[in-house]
Amino acid sequence: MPTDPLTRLFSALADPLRRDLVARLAAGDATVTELAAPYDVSVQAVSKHLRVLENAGLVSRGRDAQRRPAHLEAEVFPLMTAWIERYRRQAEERYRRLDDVLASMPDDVVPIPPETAPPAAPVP
Amino acid sequence: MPTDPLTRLFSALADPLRRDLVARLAAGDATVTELAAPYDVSVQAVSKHLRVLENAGLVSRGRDAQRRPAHLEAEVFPLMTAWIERYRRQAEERYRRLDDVLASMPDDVVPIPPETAPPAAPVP
DNA sequence: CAGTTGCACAACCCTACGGTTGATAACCGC
DNA sequence: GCGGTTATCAACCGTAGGGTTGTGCAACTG
Repeated sequence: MPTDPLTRLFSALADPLRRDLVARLAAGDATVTELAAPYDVSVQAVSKHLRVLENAGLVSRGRDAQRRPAHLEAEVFPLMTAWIERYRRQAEERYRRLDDVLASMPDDVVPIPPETAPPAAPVP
Repeated sequence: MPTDPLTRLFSALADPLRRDLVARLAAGDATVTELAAPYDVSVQAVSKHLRVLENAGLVSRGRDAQRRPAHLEAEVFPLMTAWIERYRRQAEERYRRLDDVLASMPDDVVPIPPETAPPAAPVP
C-alpha cells in the first residue's frame, strides 16, 4: 500500500463502488452486510473495499458484538480539496494574466478576429 | 477506459507522477520532453501519463511544429470538488445533528463522563 | 537532401487490483 | 452447548496499469 496520503485518497475514490459506499455512509453508519446488500458482489469484496477506504482514512470501524459498523470520517476530505483548489486557482490565475496581456496588446499584433467571417488577408 | 468522468478524474490523480505533472502544468504549458526531463523514466512513459490526463479532461494538447505542448484545463476540477464537498457537508451535518441530540438528552440517559476520573459505579 | 529532433504506436513484462470460493473466528439466541 | 449470523483471512484467477524497448513518422536544420 502506498504511504502517500493523497495517493491513498484518490485511488480509494477511483472506484465507483467505493464512491457509492462513501455516499451511502454519508447518510449514516452501516454494517458490511447492509452495505453489500444492494450490489451483486460477495460480502468479502465489500469488506475489502471498506479496508481500502479505512486505509485512506475515509472510514473508521466500530464494534457492536459481531458487527463492525462503518463510519464516514469527514476530516480527510479537505486534504483533497486543498490540493485540487491549489492548482485550479493557479491555472485560473495564469489564464487571467494571459487575458490581461492580450487585452493590453495593440490590435495589429493580436488582430481581433471577426465574429463569423474568415480571417482577413495579410496586408501587402 | 472507464466512461465515468469521476472515475477517470480520480484515477488520473491517483498516480503521484501524474499529480506532479498537473502541478507543473499549473505553472505553465510544457512539451513532453520538458515534462519528462526531471524524472528517470522514459519519454514514452510520460507520454502515456499525459494521455491519461487528457482522457480525464485535465489536459489538452496543442501543436507547435513537432512539439505537442500540454495545457492544463481547470474546468473539470469543480466536478471533483462538488462530489467531495457534497458528502463532506452531509457527514458534518449528520455530526452536528448528533451533537444536538446528545445535548438535548437528560444526563441520566447520557451521563457526562468526568474529565479524567474513571466512570462512576452504577447507582445501587 | 541527409541528419536530427519530438513524439506516438506497438509489443512485451511484471505487479497490483477487483473478484471469487473456502475456511475460520467471534458472538448471539434458543 | 448448538445452530445461525457477521465478518475477516487465505489462496487463487483474470485483467488493467505502469514500465520498458524498438520502430516509425512528421517536421525542423545543416
